[in-house]
Amino acid sequence: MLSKPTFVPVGTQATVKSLTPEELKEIGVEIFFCNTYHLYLRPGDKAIRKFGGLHKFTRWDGQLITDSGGFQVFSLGKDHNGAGSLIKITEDGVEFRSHLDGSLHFFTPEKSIQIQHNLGADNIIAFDECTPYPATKKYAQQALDRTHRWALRSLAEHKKLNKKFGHKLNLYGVIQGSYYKDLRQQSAKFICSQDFDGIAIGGVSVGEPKDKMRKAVSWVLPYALKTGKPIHLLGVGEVDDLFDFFGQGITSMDCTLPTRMARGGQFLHRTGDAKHDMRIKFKDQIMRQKYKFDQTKLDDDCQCPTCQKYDKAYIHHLFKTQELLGYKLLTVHNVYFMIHATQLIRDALKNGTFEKLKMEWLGRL
RNA sequence: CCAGCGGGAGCCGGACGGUUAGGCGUCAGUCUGUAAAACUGUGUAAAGUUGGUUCAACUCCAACCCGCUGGA
Repeated sequence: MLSKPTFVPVGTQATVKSLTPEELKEIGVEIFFCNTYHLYLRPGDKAIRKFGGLHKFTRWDGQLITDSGGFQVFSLGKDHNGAGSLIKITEDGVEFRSHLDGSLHFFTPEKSIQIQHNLGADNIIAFDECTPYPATKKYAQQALDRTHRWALRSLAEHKKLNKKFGHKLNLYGVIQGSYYKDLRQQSAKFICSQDFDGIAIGGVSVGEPKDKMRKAVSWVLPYALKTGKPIHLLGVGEVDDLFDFFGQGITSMDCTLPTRMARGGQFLHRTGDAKHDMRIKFKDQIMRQKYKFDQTKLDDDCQCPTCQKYDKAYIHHLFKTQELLGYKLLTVHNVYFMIHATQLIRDALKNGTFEKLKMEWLGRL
């Protein structure tokens, strides 16, 4: 079981880009997120099974969670630069066209669960459709009903495989329902009434305004909390989200942002303007000219391995010259920043000082 | 001294008698279950100088200036 709350960095292709498992450990990562669709394509779930599962393959002895491919129903479904949709949804499942070579693949709930059991993460996710935003109510309802049917099929397949392989994987059911209160509640009731090991909230952070996202989570949270099961918020993880959602009892959330931002030269911090101006969202760009001669740390108070040794001027130079070390140093820093903030929240929740902490960081409750 | 080639925004640079070249860089912005070390936006260059031809020249002509290469 995960400590509560936990931030989950994303390592789609069985690696948190640019970091070794040792480095993940060093900065306090307990678990990271891998992707079923990507690993199914390369190297193949059967290959990973042959290697003894994801843990042995990656040499990561912490926990892992895999996504079901449900998010790709969303992301591959979008027109990417007019490239056209790469998926087709039917009642039975989703036809994917590989983004690598265009080859056709068909995912059913059963297939997704089989792949995930082959990959062998500790936690797996039911096959769902991450509904695009905005969606008409009619479509949202249809997608939701289908996702519920898929949830039951995922659950049945999961139980079968847990028994067959002697696995003890945890399966998360996913709440959808787009931005309609009744649909969200309907979904929450349904998913929470089933025999899942954990509850996941999906279909958020898909382009909607943030206040809507908070509202949608608040609609379903009471149902999820009542189950006493772990609650994972899928695909959410800006700094303020940590406070907004962990504060309400969410167990874990995953997000690509800290690692992806790092590769674009953006680093998380809480110094200077960040303390007073929420518009900058705790982030800044290391490639700015003003950092060329800046020999200070990325963040005044940061204790991460990067900030222990390196200053902005050096990292600025690494990014300007596109040196690989730059990506690693900022990724270490950003992931640490999220883990550390989560740790502060953990302690504050325990000590009853959460509101004070949140006020300090966000300037609001 | 002669010959050839070249002279365009920070850099590179295609085309062309009249339309926004383009790339890189710069600067700004974006990213929330990773098709992402990505993406978007960002400059009214008056094109070596001076004339000429033309309705119209960066594009044609002349002279001059500068650079590179070769030759005497």
